[in-house]
Amino acid sequence: MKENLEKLNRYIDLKGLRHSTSREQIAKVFFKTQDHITVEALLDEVRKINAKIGLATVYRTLNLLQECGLAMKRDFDTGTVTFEPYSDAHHDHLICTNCGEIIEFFSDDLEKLQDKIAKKYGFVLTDHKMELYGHCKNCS
Amino acid sequence: MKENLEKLNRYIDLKGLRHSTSREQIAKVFFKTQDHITVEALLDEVRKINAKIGLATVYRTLNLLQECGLAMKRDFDTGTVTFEPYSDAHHDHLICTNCGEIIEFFSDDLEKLQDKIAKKYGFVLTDHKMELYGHCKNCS
DNA sequence: ATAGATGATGAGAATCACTATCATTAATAG
DNA sequence: CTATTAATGATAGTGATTCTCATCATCTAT
Ligand SMILES: [Mn+2]
Ligand SMILES: [Mn+2]
Ligand SMILES: [Zn+2]
Ligand SMILES: [Zn+2]
Repeated sequence: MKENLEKLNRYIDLKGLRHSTSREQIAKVFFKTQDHITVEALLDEVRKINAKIGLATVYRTLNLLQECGLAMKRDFDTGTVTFEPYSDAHHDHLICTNCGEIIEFFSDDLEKLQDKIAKKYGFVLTDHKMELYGHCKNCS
Repeated sequence: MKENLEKLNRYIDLKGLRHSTSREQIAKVFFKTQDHITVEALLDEVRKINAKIGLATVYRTLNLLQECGLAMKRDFDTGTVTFEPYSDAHHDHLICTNCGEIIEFFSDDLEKLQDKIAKKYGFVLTDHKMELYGHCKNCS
């Protein structure tokens, strides 16, 4: 959270951007959020702090945060995309197509296997997306 | 190709739908396409056969094809979604973020590992999405 | 601290992909 | 062949995101 803000500010300096209050308010609220949040939901949260903030600025800030690796866009085929704070701790997702539950996981074996596959085809990996869809314990 | 059309016709009968020419023309062109095609590109192709076909019908047909497992929607973060014919032979993708090349692959190890992960969290899998982003042989 | 330059903002228009509507056309059952 | 009604194509509508632009706020250099 504190580190996230610092990283953002470093990026802002690096790019010669300005330190605006709206942007910082949005970023702070976003970093505090727990799981995957929609843009509308984030706007609602932010407006509890500052009612004047506009939707466009939320989008602009999320795009900036993505650029510097502090936000990750997620599209789980639920009809609405979400964002989550991202601090270089990669993880993948299990998604219940019945109740919508989302479980985050990390598998070292999976990461290794990916590298192996990439190598086979001469690829150098920069990122990946792994989404497992099915029914959770409750729903099956 | 022939099997695909037959499967589609069986599905149409099953659902009590009608056998329309537009739909069949669209499906035929789609099944003939090689790689991942955009909706606009598919419409262009289809109109070479039948200039009167509308965009909505292409969407309707693609949705129907998805329903019966004959088409798969793909969103590789390139800005435009694509579709590909799909005949129960699952595969995943390597995507070059530089030149856009897409390599399809299938890994038995990967499928097994997914089941293992799912089991760990009590999930029963129905589907999954694995996209590896990076730079291809040429671009790196 | 002040003033000037310009980046950032918020409101709303514009765009893009996709879906809904609806009058017309065409497939099917009798 | 006719009646029924699903399917079509044109287009309006929708939702998400970006763009435009006048105004505001931040930063830099006095
Ligand atoms: Mn997550
Ligand atoms: Mn493919
Ligand atoms: Zn569930
Ligand atoms: Zn490449």
